Amino acid sequence: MEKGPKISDAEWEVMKVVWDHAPMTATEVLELLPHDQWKQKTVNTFLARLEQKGVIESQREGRANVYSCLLSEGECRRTEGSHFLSKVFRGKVAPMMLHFIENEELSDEDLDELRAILDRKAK
Amino acid sequence: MEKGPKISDAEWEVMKVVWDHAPMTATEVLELLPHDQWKQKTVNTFLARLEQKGVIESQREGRANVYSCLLSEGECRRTEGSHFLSKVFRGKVAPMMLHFIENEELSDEDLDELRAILDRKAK
DNA sequence: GACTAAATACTACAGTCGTAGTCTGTTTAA
DNA sequence: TTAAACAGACTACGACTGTAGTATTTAGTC
Repeated sequence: MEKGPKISDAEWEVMKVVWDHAPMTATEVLELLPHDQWKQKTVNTFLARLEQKGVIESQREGRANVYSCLLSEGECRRTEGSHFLSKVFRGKVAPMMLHFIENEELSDEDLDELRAILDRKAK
Repeated sequence: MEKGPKISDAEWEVMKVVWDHAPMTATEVLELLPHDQWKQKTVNTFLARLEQKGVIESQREGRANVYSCLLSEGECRRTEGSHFLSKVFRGKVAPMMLHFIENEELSDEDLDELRAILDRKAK
């Protein structure tokens, strides 16, 4: 089980854009983030740090760096998810699931979908 | 919806002990943590920070501080859980649940329990 | 009361995070 | 060809984290 790198809160926001649209430049990343909240230099810093961490890589194309993913969103979710599970719910899955069912808004469709998944799983 | 304070990874480890055994002293907290991994001074620092953050409070008793909780584990789980959900799963509950069902070990009893909860919820 | 042992209070310090600014080199417009 | 613009590289800096060390206060002990 290869431990992935730690991705901070703000880095996750940047990565969501990159995962959805890579390969892309730093300028394009900024355009797809909430405009009044991010500055170009800040985005650049995060992209550089994410490259250091091995989450993305860059290739020079003309005057700009073009970034691509090295780790998928799913891989990062696995790392982050199991960390969260052990930290906040002491590694116990069922209580965690119960917590979310009780505390977050779940539509009837969500509930149906989950039941279907559980049924398939139980078989 | 009052946003709770940020509790760091190591602080969560300390809080698990406090939630399970408070009211208690710093010395008692150390005794209930993995011995070779924690130093008394480190534990003291975290307790002080947690008090600053308003997660616990202390009363002097003799020469020791006795700590009690101000925020419950459940309250902190709610804060941390919704933060995690929006950060890692873009606020979408069903995909998150699916992720854990697919990626974490769930016993047959866990599955049964979850199904029962969903049924009650769906009513 | 003076000293010791225990516990707290205060201080430290390097690494990460959020948030950019400055310096440099390259592309393009005049 | 010269200067303006833009993109990247390097630097900054205070807050938060993990991990303690040092200084000080306090409770018993002789």
